[in-house]
Amino acid sequence: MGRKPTKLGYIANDALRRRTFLKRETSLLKKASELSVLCDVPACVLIASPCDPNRVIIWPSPVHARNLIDLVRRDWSSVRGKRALDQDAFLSREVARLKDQLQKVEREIREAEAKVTMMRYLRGEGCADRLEEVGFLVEEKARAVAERIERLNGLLLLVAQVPDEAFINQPELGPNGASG
Amino acid sequence: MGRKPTKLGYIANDALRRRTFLKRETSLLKKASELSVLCDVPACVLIASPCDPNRVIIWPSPVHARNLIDLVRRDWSSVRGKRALDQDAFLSREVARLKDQLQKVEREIREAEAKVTMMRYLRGEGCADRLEEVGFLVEEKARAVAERIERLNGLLLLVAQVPDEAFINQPELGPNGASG
DNA sequence: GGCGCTATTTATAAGTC
DNA sequence: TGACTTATAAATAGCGC
Repeated sequence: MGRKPTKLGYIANDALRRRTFLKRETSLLKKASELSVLCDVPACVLIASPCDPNRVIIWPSPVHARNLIDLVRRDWSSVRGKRALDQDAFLSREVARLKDQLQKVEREIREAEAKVTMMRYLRGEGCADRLEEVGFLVEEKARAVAERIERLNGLLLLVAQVPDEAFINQPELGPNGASG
Repeated sequence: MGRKPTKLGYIANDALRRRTFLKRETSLLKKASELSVLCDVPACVLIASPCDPNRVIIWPSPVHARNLIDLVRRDWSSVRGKRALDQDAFLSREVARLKDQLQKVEREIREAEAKVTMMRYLRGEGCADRLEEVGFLVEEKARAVAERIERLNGLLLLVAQVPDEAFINQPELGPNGASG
């Protein structure tokens, strides 16, 4: 939200990253607060301190956070991951839906391509001044779509990051886990 | 952000509150995700499920949350629990597949773009009356594709944010509800 | 009654000092 | 460099199907 569309990626510049962190941290907590108030649901945000790996930013307060965290613990110990499995199942369904959407997009594109090809056949039959005009319009559309795809790729990176195992430092999870 | 300035207070109307919760939960998690990516800091959001007091919405995933929670809990006591990474690994592969499909779509679009460019090349050679008509069709297709992609955008965000599936399928908001 | 749309408000990337 | 300002992107409240 600003002078340029948000590009999703690590901000290498230190000063810029720091500034962005402060701004976004603030508004993130504000949003969490609003959600809590508007819907009357307990919420908690934990952020690893960017400067001290052993510190965690806890919102709204360690005491409040504890209630939720205890709830999470109970969830873990009682259902033993079943809940998580449910979540993953949901994710899988979403992924399946995404695939469907992609198929549709591909079909649309093929049809568009077919139309363009048809135009090629018409080239010997006469021509209107409009051709260039219309062609340009289509070209712009295609370019816009290409840009969308580019952004999509960024989002997919986001998605891919969720299961990032590099972030997981749990020695206890090793026995027959997925890591090679 | 909307037709009226946000008034901070409990939303008594059930349907409205539910809707607001979903919208804001989504964007809150998205914001958290962005902060994580942009600044490369682990972050975690916990939200008590509005419909089930014993459930907690955990973002980005129980596994990731644990790292932060464990860090926090070091101040309180020790805890253990485990979760298989298999599901995450599976999702990782699914995401990779999705990425591949996207690449494909991208290629298709580039090809279509090339065809359009060719169209422009034909401008001096002759044209049929139907040409304008067909060109319009192509434009419409392109527009449709752009819209599909837009939709995909939203879906991907959904996936990235791992919304709480339990709440999404809830007909009722729960014990907090007040009629109005 | 959930879903998508649109008018507006909010968040923020840059720019300024 | 950090506090303010500005130009824009993003979020979203209320509405219609």
